[in-house]
Amino acid sequence: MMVESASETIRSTPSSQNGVSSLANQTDGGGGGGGGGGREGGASGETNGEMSPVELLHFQQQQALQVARQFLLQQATGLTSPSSNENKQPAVQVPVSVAMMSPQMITPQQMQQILSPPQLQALLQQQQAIMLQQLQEYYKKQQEQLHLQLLTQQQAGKQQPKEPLGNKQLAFQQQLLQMQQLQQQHLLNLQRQGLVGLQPGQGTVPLQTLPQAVCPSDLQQLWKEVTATQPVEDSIKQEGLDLTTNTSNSTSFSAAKVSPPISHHSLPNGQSTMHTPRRDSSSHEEIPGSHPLYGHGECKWPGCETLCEDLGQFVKHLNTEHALDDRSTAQCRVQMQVVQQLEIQLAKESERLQAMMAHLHMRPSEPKPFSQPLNLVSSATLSKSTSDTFPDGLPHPPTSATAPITPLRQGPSVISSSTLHNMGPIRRRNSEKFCTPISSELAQNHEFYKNADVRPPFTYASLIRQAILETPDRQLTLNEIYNWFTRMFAYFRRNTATWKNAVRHNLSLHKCFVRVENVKGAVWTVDENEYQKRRPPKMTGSPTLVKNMISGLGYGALNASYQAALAESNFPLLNSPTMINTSSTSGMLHVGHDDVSSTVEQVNSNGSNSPRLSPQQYSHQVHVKEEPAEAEDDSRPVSLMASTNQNVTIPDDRDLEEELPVEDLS
DNA sequence: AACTTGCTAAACAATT
DNA sequence: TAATTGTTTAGCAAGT
Repeated sequence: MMVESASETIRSTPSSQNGVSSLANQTDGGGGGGGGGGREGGASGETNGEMSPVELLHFQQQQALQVARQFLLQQATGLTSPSSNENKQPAVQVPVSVAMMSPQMITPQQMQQILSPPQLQALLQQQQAIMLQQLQEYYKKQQEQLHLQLLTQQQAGKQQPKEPLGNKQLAFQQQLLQMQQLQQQHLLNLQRQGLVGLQPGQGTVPLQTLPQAVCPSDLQQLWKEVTATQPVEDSIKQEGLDLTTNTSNSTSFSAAKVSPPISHHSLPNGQSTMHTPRRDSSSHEEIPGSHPLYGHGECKWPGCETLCEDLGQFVKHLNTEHALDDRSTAQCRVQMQVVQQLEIQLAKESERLQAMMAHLHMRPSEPKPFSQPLNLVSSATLSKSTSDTFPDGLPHPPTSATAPITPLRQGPSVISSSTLHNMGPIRRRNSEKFCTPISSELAQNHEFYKNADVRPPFTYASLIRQAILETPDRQLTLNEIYNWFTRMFAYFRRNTATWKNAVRHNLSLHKCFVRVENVKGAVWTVDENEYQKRRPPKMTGSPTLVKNMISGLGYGALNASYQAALAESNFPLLNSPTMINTSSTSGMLHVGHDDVSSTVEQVNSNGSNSPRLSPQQYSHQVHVKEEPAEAEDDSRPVSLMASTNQNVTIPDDRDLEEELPVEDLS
């Protein structure tokens, strides 16, 4: 100890650099390496959307015609049109004779003569709404079909070798994705045309009046046409890849429309480009000299980070490197998924929050339809399941200064609890402390961590353990652990030297990781006892503990009995395997009973039936290093969690009940 | 203030 | 020989 030579402080060596490349080799496999530039088809992509002015005109005429037909039909059937809410002029009394004519007989010219431009306009909108509705239905059906197919494939393929099945699934999923994209694109287009406010259900025209059967090819055509009607500059500028921003409008999360702007712009690298909440419906290029994918002098395309001196250079870069090709499209899809995931997550969490608050008779600070990151919870003590998954939580980079998206005027500054785990060396202990079952957290946010460059709020030790426990035989080689990290977390696809070192360090350092010589080298296993042992550092009386926990979670305002009630009320939930997402609460519980070390044995005895999340205990891996296996007889009763892991088992609430001052509730 | 925990960096040995 | 794997020491930050 105290070796002076070591006093030489750490300087940030560029060591991390070399690691990156090596990792890239491992993960990327090099398969896609060369393919990227293949067709470099920026131009070809645009030709798709191109439409000569003549065609455009023609299309518009057709549309107007259709609309007018519709209108006539309505007139004939006595329906009123809501969208043209004020037909001051009794809306051109259409001669009944005309109305009765078979619509097909009316030429566009006639139609234009019959109807005034405003009427045409209104009708057009109405018609579009109808189209939208139909399209949605069609898409929905298609999606269902695909899902069905996928499902049957999965079922059928259960016994089959993985490969072919995987391919098929992939194909289906691709199909599905394409479908979704198409849908989103279309929705967006319609919205751009001023239909934003028009909800599908609003079309008054009975569907029956429209040709019911819309075949896919028609749709394709329709879609093309509709696309063509949008401002040309728009369609070109967007390079047909505007998927990222409209994800929020996707039907899979239709509720998102209600939600406050989540501002997806900053998603890619998290460099917080979110200045102020902005509207998605408007075009990106609000600021002439900026681009949502460009900031801080670098390209914000996911995984790119290419430095560009100015916007011009960036645009050039964008057009060359991120043109419309397979790769970009794939990345886009990934990004879409990230966004979707986040939105879904947000919705879930918000809902849960509301329910919780309702249950606790706490009034939400504001009756907001969708919460912003709730601020009940001071960022410091927040158990991450709420904080982390509350993305504002988009990978916010260190620049914590950038305000969280929402102004949120009341309450403690949210100051982006999310930024917490995002910044450099964060102390993740908080989250660790609450022992969020990492497995549940991961299960919940798997996609998120996988795609978003966010540092996972877990310690290396817990991650390593998770990696090991996830495998069937509960053992991994070092390299496999590496691979797990990179596979599961986008964050660990960078700075490999650093975190790999940390992984090795942790493996060596913690007694809970046991190295076992195997036929094909050494593998690492987890000694669950040891792992659990190291957790409860020195907790004191449980009641106070729980109290602290609760207050730490931001419920400090609650009085003791309330707290007890809260704690208790969690148990039933926790026992339900479906409550995966109660990470924070279960965390509380876990710690709570961690310190109740007296009743351990019971837990031990039946701990084997831990819920799905908890890989069973591994007592048999007891090839302890050279460590004297004193663990057993240690005065400390092998920590309650001994055999299960943190996931709750019935005895727990018994324990807690004993310890908690639960007197006055009920 | 002392202690603990976790992260990062780094040196070094052993193994592949 | 180089790369990987494993061990150890050290300093720092944050939490207890």
